[in-house]
Amino acid sequence: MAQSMTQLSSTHQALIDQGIINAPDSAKGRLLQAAATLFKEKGYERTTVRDLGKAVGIQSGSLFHHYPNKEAILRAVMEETILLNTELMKAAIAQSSQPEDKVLALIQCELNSVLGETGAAMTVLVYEWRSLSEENQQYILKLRGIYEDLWISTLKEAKAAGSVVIDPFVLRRLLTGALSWTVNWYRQEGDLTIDQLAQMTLSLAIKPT
Amino acid sequence: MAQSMTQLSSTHQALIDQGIINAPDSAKGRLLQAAATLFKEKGYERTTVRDLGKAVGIQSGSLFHHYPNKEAILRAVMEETILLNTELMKAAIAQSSQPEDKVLALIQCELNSVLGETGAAMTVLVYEWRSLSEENQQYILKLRGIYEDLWISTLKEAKAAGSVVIDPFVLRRLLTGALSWTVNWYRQEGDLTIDQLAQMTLSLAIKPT
DNA sequence: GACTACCAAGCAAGCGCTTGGTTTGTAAAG
DNA sequence: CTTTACAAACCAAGCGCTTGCTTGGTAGTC
Repeated sequence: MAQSMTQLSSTHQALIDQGIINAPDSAKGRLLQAAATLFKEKGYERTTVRDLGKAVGIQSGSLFHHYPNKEAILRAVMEETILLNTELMKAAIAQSSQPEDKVLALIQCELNSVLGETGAAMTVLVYEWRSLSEENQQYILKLRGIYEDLWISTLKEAKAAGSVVIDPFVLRRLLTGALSWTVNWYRQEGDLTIDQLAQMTLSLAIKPT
Repeated sequence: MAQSMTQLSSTHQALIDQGIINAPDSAKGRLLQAAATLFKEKGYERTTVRDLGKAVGIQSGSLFHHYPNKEAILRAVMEETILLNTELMKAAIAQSSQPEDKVLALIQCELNSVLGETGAAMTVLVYEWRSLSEENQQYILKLRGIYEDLWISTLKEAKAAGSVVIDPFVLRRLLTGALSWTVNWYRQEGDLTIDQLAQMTLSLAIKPT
């Protein structure tokens, strides 16, 4: 049960141990990782079950031993990434006390989610909405609500402290777009680091007190 | 040849008269409008040619009398909206002299594009990328380049004037995400007007001189 | 000997698109 | 004013292919 390849954060490992998300080196975990990558690159609809099977080295029919249908795979990708990133975000806020530091932590955390290892799954979460049934949309929306509440309450604190001037809900929505869109242009190889980008974004979001 | 339903802007009418884009009340124009709406709501892949046919009241096979294949319809939707909005943007900048006013004009213009009548097509332009062939991606990218140059040169002016502090390219990309994302949450019926939203966005993008 | 994980084969449905033929609009010819 | 000509716009039918998913069976593990 020990991890072999890459070191996972303690938050990530805890969720695996609780059986909430699949370990990345398990059969299901590898499937979800491959699915996230394919769904991001080609989109959910353009990705066939045969593509998915080939990516993990099994027949397409064998997928249905793990998940009842293709949509359940999409849902699992979204579910796991939102659960993980909600926990990561809680941990990030907890380390800061000043509202402005918390906002920076949120921005850094979301950028790392979108541009890092969970990036493919986060992109799928944001852009592959409509491919879920009404039921599953509702379910994922509920999970996202917890995540968004962390943002909103932190931005409200920052507004109370005077460093945010516009409505926190509008600010959050503008930031959601700005940050999730980075996946379409940001390149790790370039000169701009994720931390620099986070700082620049922070400079737009708040005014120094 | 006169317009009947809604009054078009002179910029829009000019492009129609030049034969660059189709009139909204022509057969092709109505098809493209319906296609934009369906592509936005269901995504390109989930929209079938039978859906498209039904939306304009013809048989699915008859679509191929107007366009050689389904992808050509997607391309036409994107092409027309980027051409139109590039012209609208040129007109918007021309009316301002101060860099800050120009930036506001750009933000207003893009918000109106995304949230107004051409909103469906603009959303498709932004989110349905991957469904185009390499060739067509290249073609649309070229048209987008002209549009983006208007933004970049204006933001550079604003930076030279001291009202923009971060790199114009990064700022534009953050704004691209923030503004295009509005389609996922902004509602005309609410209390927030588009102009108010534009002002709020401007307050993030520039610092008052 | 039950259980998990898989394969090989294929089915029913839906897809984009083609085909051959019919209607409709337009405009010159009688 | 009618007739003829012709192209553009459309229909009805369906073809070939891909899709998500099912089925019946097999290899390895506890």
